[in-house]
Amino acid sequence: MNMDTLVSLCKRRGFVFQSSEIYGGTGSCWDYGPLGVELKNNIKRLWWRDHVQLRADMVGLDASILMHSAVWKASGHVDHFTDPMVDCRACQRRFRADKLDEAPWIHSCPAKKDTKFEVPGGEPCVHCGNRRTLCPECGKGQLTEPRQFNLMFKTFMGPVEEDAAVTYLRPETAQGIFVNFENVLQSMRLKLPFGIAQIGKAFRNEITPGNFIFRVRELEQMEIEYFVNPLDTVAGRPADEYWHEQWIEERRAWYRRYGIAAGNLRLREHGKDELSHYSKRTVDIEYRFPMGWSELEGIANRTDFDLKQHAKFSGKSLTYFDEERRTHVVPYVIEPSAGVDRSFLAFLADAYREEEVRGEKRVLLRLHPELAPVKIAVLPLLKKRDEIVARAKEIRTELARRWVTVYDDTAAIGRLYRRQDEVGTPFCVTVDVQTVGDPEKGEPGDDRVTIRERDSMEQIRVPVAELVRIFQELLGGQPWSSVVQRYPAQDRA
RNA sequence: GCGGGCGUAAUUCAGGGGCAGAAUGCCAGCUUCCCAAGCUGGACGUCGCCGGUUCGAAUCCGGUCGCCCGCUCCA
Repeated sequence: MNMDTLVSLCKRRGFVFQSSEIYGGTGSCWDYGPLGVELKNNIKRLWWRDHVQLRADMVGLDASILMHSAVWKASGHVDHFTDPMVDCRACQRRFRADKLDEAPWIHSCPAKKDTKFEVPGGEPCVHCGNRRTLCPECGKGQLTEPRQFNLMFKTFMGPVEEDAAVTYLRPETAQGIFVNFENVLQSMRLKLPFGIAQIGKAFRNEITPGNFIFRVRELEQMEIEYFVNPLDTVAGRPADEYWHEQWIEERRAWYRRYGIAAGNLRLREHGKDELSHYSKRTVDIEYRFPMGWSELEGIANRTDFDLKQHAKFSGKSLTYFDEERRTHVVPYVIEPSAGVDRSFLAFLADAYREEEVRGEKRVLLRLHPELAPVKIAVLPLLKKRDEIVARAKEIRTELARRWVTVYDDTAAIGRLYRRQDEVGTPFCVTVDVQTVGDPEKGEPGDDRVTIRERDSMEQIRVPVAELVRIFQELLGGQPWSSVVQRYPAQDRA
């Protein structure tokens, strides 16, 4: 399976379209179609339910994307990647242009017939005005023109650009949590340890976007900032280190719970030289994507860096009063930071299967039922029989009150099943002549329908009146095998 | 950003200065009592975009946008 296959399926079946496609497409932006938005919403809903609603130590937040520009100074983002950079075409090293000629350098001057002489540090050549053009490291590569490097999207708050305050589209949702730490702490009367969760868009001017929705410039994050008391010890370990481990396991288990194969997940410890400026320890959860192992989620121990920075820049006290020790502490924070789009890609890639059935290829998405965009498809076995069509539409309406349910009668039953397989619909309900009865033969209907399961293609025959209860089981976590034995099998041919 | 490859129907692709093609899919009808069945009919294209060469460009040239691969980068 390769990425092109997934991209093609996503477009053909309404999961993901390239942004602004009719204008030739916009690099690194993608739109989620009718089925894509369902899958994406399901990912976010399950994350929120499992990590916020089901836990007593978690609360949620939805901060605005635009924030005071000082936030990004405090966070350290403004000081990174805002400099003019040049690259060496030969050895590919990258330098800050304004730092390049601080030291003296050898110059071959075009204004002096290419004679070579040393230019003192800090100045361009007095004859031609050029700055250093050869790589200071390898000594032979030509340098590119300086380019402004800013990975944050700069924007203007206010209608008149010159008067407006400059700020940035947030490059991570985390800062919205840190600046609201005090608000949440006070309004919710929380005790350490506790976490604040947020799902939202973030924007990064990535140098190299690509690999479909893996690296994009507009992305959606699911982030938790889990605050712990650095003075506490849990199970013989400092609280931050204990909770870091807890969250690594919790998050890995979450991906497993919704169907990602264990062999396609691994943990990767960041090396000391690779740690971010705020991090004491970072562990990535990596997934085996079509293009190789890559980061799905990063779980960092951000220590007290962010709260301290915001306290310093805002002048506000961002501390927690430790009643027991009668002292103020700055909490440490554990940050599980997941990408919605990357999760989407991982769940999709992991679910994709091509099987051979009766000599024909069957494409299916073995999505977990809770992730599947469509839960149930109601299909008439024959569409020329009005009673069958009418009954099927009634059943769809009833089931649609609780689950995403579709009706389709535009092909023969085999094709209808395959269509649903390809978008990952876990269950099909088929209405046949027996269901509604045959007036010509004087046969009454039994008001029973077939339920067909996606992965096994097994079928059972069940009373219509029991459909809701059965799907409550099947879509509420009960395995097919526990339901199938209570009902008679339906022959397939 | 550099190097290479590629943009033709919804999808996968063929065509390579002279009528725009195939398969699959899609739509309608017939048929069919459960796994891409069959038959008949149908719709679908500014050949990515802009410009140039030419009597004539999907085809050649230049630019541009997008995608893929490699390198590089990646809070």
